[in-house]
Amino acid sequence: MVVDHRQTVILDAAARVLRRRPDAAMADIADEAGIGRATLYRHFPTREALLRGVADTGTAELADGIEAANLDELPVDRAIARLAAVFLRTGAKYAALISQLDEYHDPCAKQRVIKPVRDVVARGIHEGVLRGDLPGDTLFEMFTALIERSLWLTIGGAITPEAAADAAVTLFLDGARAT
Amino acid sequence: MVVDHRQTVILDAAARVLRRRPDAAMADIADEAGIGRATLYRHFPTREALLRGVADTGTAELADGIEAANLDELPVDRAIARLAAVFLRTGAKYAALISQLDEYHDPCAKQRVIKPVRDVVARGIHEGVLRGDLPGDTLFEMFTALIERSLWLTIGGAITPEAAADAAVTLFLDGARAT
Amino acid sequence: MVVDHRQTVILDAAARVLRRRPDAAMADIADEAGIGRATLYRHFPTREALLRGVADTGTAELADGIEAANLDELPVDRAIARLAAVFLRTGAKYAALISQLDEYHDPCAKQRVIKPVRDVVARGIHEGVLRGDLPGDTLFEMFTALIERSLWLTIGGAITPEAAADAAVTLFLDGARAT
Amino acid sequence: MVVDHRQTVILDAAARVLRRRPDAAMADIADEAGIGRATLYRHFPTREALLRGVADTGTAELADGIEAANLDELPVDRAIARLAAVFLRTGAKYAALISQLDEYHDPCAKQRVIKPVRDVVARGIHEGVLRGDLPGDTLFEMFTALIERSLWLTIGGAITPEAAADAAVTLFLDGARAT
DNA sequence: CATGAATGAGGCTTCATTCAT
DNA sequence: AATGAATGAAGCCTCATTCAT
Repeated sequence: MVVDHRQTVILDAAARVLRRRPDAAMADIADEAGIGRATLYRHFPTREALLRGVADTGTAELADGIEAANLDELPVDRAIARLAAVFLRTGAKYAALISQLDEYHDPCAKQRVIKPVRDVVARGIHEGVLRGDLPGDTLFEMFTALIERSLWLTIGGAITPEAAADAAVTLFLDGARAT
Repeated sequence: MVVDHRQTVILDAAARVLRRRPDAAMADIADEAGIGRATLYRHFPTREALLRGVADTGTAELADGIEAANLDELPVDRAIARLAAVFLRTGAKYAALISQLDEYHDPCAKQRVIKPVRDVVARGIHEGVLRGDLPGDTLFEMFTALIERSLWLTIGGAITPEAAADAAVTLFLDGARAT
Repeated sequence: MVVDHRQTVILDAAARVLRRRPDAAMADIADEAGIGRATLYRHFPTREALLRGVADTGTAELADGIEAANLDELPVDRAIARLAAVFLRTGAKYAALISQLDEYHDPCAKQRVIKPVRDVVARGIHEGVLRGDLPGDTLFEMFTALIERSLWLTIGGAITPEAAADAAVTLFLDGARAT
Repeated sequence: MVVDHRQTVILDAAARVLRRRPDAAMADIADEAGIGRATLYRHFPTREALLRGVADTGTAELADGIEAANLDELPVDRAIARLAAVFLRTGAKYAALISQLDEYHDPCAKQRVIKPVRDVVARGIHEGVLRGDLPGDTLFEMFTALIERSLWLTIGGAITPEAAADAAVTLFLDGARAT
């Protein structure tokens, strides 16, 4: 997907507005972007196209961050911590879309985010670092659930991104039981 | 809140429809309940009233289930397992509302659900069963995040409620790291 | 039109409510009468029937008052004063209907009110007591306009019924110019 | 209040429709204006806004007409005749609103219409031209009652505007009694 | 290319009226 | 006869989308 500068402004505005009100109207987004509704439609001919644009941008940023993390070269536990950091750093901007992931994301782009995570989990199980008595899919889901909640806590101001990432990783790896 | 049989039918229908499409129209809910739109409005004079009704019913069912679990008389780890079971058994019906908890739930009724969970977590920390190096609030959030995700996995048919509850509890207590 | 006691209660309630809000709903009228909506419909099968009932009752009361006034036996100016008094005494209860006179009044019953007034005006012109350079119809309209406004001033509490009647009669007969 | 041409068209259509049926629906007004309902809402975001628009326009036209009449430079009786002429010439268009004056008129704009009339009446009493034995307020009410009725007679086609104005003024100043 | 204006579809709600008990 | 429940028609309003300039 190719985006010029105008589109970037629009997508930023959309992400900002949608984070506050996930059902915001096109007019609100146009206003936030400082343009007219019709102009918005020139760039994104449909509400769905716009949402997909936001989602794809967010996904791409995430994927870039993940790729830059070189997960394969890290031990599993550190890879997981790195993932949490990337999500919390990049994700806030596109938090609105997390709950609508399946509706708007380009499946292909989405894989660029999901696959590395799944791979780390699978590697962890394979190497015996992560427990093998729960399906890899389930571990994946639990990990993302913790990350997503951490994201919202961060956005809500309840906690710093660092503390949130730490909590998610600690809990995911070692659980809440005192040792 | 007093509900007669008709209202129960409506609330069930609403919960069913809203679980599929959280922004379903009043007409859809009326159709699902097998009544006319106007009749729906006889029982719930406002969309908000209906949503509150669904939320309150769900919250009340959850709270009843939690109270019946006698958490205080159980060791912390078994109390947590019991909580997960209650949530997964009762929660599916009202899953739609989880993401809108703060908007429609009666704050008082909500406390009947939240407080016991917080109490168990606090007791766990106090007794040294749960780790003390993460704030109780954060542990609470992580636990509910795991439960909520388990709920959705169950609803989506990816996994049985029992497996989902087990995964959430196992992960919450002991984490994903192989021992 | 035959009305039993129940209907009288309803009609009174309707007149009371409609005076405050001319577009009141059937439900409001039923509430004011202390009965259910369905019962209201048993007595007056249609909103229009009810309004006609109120109108006819008011018209009949007015007509009775006018007939009791024996206008024919009075000189024209005193007959006019008498008319004003009757209108202001009886009219307040049904003020709501004045503006909808033509829509709901039984034409026949209405004549029982209108004709005596027209007759007095006509007699006044014929006897040379009222000016003959304005059409009788117009004089009639101007008189009723003054009476109606007096009625509203009375209802609004701006002025006593006696003062209002006096003003209308004085103005109608002698005008506002100082002599 | 600034109105462009489109809005003028809408306001005219609204005044036309409302004169016939004061409770006309927005759809009727939109149809009369030759536009869609949604377009109507573009210009007047609310029914109340539209009604206020009509009321304000009518009030402003009336006020302009009254100001152009230079009432202060005329003797009281001629000022009154001038007022009647202005009302009957301008008022027909906005007759629908007279009965809803208090609900929708901008109080300030309304004063531009009411005050000059009150002033003429007060001046008349002060100069000894109008009778002093009735309160100025009451004289004002009676005058406007006559004018309003004349307006409706005109609209109904019962009488020409000139005859109606003449009747109202004659009756107001000199009354109906033959001299 | 950008924009203000226009619009049809659809949502929420009310109300006069009917039905079953 | 009386009533609570049910309903269809209609009203107000919003919004994604299109059109003309």
